Amino acid sequence: MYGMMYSPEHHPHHHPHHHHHHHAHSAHSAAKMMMNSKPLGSPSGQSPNCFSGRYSPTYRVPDQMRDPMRRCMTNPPPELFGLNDGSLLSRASAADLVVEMKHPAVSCTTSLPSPTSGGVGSGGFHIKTDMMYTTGIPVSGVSSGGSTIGGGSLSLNSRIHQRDSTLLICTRNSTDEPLGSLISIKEEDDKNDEHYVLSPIECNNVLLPLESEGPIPQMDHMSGLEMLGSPHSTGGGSTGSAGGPAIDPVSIAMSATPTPLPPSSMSSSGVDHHSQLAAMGMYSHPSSMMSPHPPIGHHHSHHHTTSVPMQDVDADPRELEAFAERFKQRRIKLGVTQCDVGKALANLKLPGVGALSQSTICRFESLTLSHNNMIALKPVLSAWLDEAEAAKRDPDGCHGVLPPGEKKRKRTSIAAPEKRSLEAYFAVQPRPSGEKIAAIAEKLDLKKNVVRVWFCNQRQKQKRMKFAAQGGL
DNA sequence: GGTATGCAAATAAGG
DNA sequence: CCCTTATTTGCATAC
Repeated sequence: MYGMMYSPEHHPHHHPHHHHHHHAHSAHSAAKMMMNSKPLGSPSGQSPNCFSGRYSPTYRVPDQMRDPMRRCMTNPPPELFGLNDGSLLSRASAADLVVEMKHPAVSCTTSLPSPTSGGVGSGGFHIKTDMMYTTGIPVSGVSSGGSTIGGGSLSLNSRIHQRDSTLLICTRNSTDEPLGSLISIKEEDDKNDEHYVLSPIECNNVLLPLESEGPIPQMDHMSGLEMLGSPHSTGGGSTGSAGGPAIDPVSIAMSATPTPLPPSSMSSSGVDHHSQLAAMGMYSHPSSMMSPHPPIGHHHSHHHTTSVPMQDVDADPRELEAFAERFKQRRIKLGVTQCDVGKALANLKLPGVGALSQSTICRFESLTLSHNNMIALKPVLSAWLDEAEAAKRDPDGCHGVLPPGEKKRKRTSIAAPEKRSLEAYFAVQPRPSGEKIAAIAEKLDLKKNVVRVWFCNQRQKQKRMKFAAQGGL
């Protein structure tokens, strides 16, 4: 699974130049994409391992993938628990804590204790296949029998209230965030929805996304260090995004053109399209990337009668592919960067739609997202594009007036030392109680929810690894 | 300085 | 509320 994304450029055969991109270690993509299977979407589930098809330029075979199993998993976490490294230290601390909590420290051992998982999930781990968009081939078949699914979830919608806090531990990120964001805000733990604070909008027609959001005084309390984030303010300036034009498409808010359907639709959409096209993987014209290929004829309307409720057109892989390409071209023509687009999405104020990172926009353009995800994002990006072009053409309109909407999801970066400690704790006790988690959180100066989620994710990772190990060989 | 990616947080959903 | 499974999406960083 993983693989498939296709990238625009890869040339089928020869690489003209040797780019051997990555250096060695990048493990490569197996990552996320791999596993997803999509519940409904057409994306097929092809299970077959890799596909033969296109790889991204960077393609390399990951080692991981070789196993059948693995492919399903997300990435193989390379280092497991890094026991090695600091483990001694960490261990020590872990031990302390453990003691405190209850058990005498055990020997931690290096290997992961097998989870006692027993109970839990052991059921199964289904692996599903994944599907990223991949050009090719989405097949309908498999749906995953898995669990959930159903809803598909598009996160787009759902995220409406959810946001919680997060703090940035050490990050310094630079690129995307405007700065205001750094903060984390939020009070305590979990849940609550606080919305992130939004910056006051400044100008209306401003072109840029919220760039300079001011520092919002809001952060309630962060305990301590939470924000070390870097301010890096960009100078407030407008950052110019693109060079220039005065108008900027970015930041447009929605005025008219409600094109979009709220994500709601997505949910359903996943289901149907099993498209016929699915099977064709052929269209990837690597070479033709640039040319907007005409919509390849098909347009099969939606008459699928019974099934297929809505827009299956959108679900059509070819349509998506064409849209992504068109989107990219027009974005460039507008002189807007991926980062700008992501930030500007919040200004659209579509319900449930907040800003997105440059990464996501990039992936959308390169079709490196799951099919369902592509479908979910398409209307949003389409709405932005319409607005942006409308604004460009008619600067006077009331574009851009609205205040920015939701903020994008923030991701905490756990620093290496903290990570090592967590790994050490995990080795001792993979499933700590709420209290233990709280204790660990306090000790590491992380939010409890962050720690809890870390353990959950670690368990998932461990399970994958285990599975891979076993299956793989 | 924009873009592509690895890795993994955060979320969605059903228990 | 927390867990698990599946998936989305962002930080960081390599091109």
